[in-house]
Amino acid sequence: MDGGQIAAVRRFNRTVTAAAGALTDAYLDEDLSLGAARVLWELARLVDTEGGAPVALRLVRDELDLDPGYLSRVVARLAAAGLLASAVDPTDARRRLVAPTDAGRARIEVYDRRSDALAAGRLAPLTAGARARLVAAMGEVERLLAASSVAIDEVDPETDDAQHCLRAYYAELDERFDVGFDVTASLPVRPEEVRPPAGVMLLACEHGRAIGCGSLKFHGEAPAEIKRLWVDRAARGLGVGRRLMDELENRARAAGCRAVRLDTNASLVEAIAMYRARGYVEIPPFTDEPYADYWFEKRLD
Amino acid sequence: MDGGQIAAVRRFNRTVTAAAGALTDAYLDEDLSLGAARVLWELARLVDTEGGAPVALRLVRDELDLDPGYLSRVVARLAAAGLLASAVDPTDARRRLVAPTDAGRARIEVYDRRSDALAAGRLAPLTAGARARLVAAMGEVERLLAASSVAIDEVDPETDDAQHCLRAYYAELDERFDVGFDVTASLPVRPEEVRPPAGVMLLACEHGRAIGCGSLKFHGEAPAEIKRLWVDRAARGLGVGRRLMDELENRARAAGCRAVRLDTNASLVEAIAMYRARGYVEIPPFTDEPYADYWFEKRLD
DNA sequence: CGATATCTGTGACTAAAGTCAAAGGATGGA
DNA sequence: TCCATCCTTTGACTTTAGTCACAGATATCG
Repeated sequence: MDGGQIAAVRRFNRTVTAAAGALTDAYLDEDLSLGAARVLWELARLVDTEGGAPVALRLVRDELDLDPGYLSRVVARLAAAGLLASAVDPTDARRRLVAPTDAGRARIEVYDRRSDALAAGRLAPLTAGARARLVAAMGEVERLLAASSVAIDEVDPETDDAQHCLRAYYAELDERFDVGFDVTASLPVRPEEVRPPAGVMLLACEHGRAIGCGSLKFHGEAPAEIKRLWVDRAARGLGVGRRLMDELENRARAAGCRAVRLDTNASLVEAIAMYRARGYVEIPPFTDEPYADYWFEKRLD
Repeated sequence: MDGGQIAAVRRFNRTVTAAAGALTDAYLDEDLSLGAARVLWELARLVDTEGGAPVALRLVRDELDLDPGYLSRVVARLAAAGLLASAVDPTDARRRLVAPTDAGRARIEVYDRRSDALAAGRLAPLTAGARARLVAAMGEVERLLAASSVAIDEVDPETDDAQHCLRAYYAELDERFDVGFDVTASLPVRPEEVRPPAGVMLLACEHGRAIGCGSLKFHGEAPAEIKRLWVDRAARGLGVGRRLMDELENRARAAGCRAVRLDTNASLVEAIAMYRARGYVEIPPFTDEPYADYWFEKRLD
């Protein structure tokens, strides 16, 4: 990467933080500090993502990464102002459940209206065309920034995150294949087959959320086999699949494999295009996978 | 503008401030607080823009909008650490001149290297194509954000900013016209002609820097005349010209004019395209302007 | 059951960031 | 020359944000 790009990122950061800094003003409050207002706002967001039920204070602490003593006091202040209600968790009396009250919701409304006004003020001077271009460019920056914060790590195939990805993968196959997809009819991949030393499973995570996976089964000197490659629909087109493939191939190469193989279904057209673009070539069937239509191999020079 | 756009701007602000927040880490310093580090950095920037000579502390205060007491202490701390040198201004003993020392410059180098590393870390996980798209989108956001912070205000034609724009305008004409441009050969526009009540002059400013101008000469009931419309090259394509024209036409309409007129040179193709797009139609010459090739009029319904 | 770990709350701090008022020296205009 | 104004410094605060250690209640594991 060249220095011009680095300079561009830095210039962008400077401009945009200055512009977005004004956003802080939206959270100014007569009787609440900025920190308290932020906790209230984030709490409401957490409660909403959890379906509206009160959330454990512990979750808030983890999410915002705050000191327990500090958070305890902030919560006490919010409760005293009547903006937040808390109660002991009936399933675990050590925990405390918190949720914003109606008054708290009303306060958040105020912040939101002010934030909207600031955003609208940003857009107002622009012509409709420029406005559309700005919003589009912002979306692009956001998507790519999200992509750049995706980390790829080795994981045990029996962890919750890994299982979540596999379930999502099966669900998508079931939806896309004309005949549906039944895991039990497919060739099984047992956890121990994709766990060292027999294999490896990789997870792509964005801010701790698993959004993709891929695994590798070693066959000694013979070509290693790539299995269960999947990327969340919302994260496609950002190179996550490519990065997973890169890393899987690297692992195979490091393990001394001369080639990697995989099988795939004809309806997975984007995946097939990616395999071909990466140098995979079609070979005769090497598995009895009932859902497979194509078999590919790539030599790892 | 629709709510989706506002929501997009807000989402963008949230994402990007979080991402850029990490940038703060670049300014962490063993023996300097964040605020002090920032003052040092901004001071160096100011000194550089002023051509390397020490700048008045007063200027720093205005630029960063700090409390005099606070700044005084920060500067004292920086001076004690040997990062900044200060001296009484020989031309005005109330003022103090400050500049970073070599040690201060070295410290800033450290911040810059860390900032670069953070920016590079942002880009590293992306493929070359995604990287280029990100940098391009960041540039677009920056440009449009800059455009949205352009303010258009009425100004006296004899202020420095107005004169600066006119000089830049003449210089550009001289460069673009085949025969060059000589102000004294052109029809004069005296200040009082574009100052109320005879006329009006508008200035487009971005963060206090003048980047465009335009003026209007009233002729009673007869069509008003638009003169000296100019936008800085770096700010073109952002709708600044369009906004200046909008405002000039509004002023003419408010003054009871039924139409506006202007003359222009054949080499100013973008301007001519804009006039046509805005509904200006060619009319017979109504001035003796030697540099004019086209005369346009627009009816203000 | 007991040991150990977990979650929250309390007390006691600290550093940073900033505000306000007043003072002292310097300047510029009447 | 005098007076109002300007720039900087100093002292005396305040608020915010956060840290650290520990206590008390509760849960979990062996």
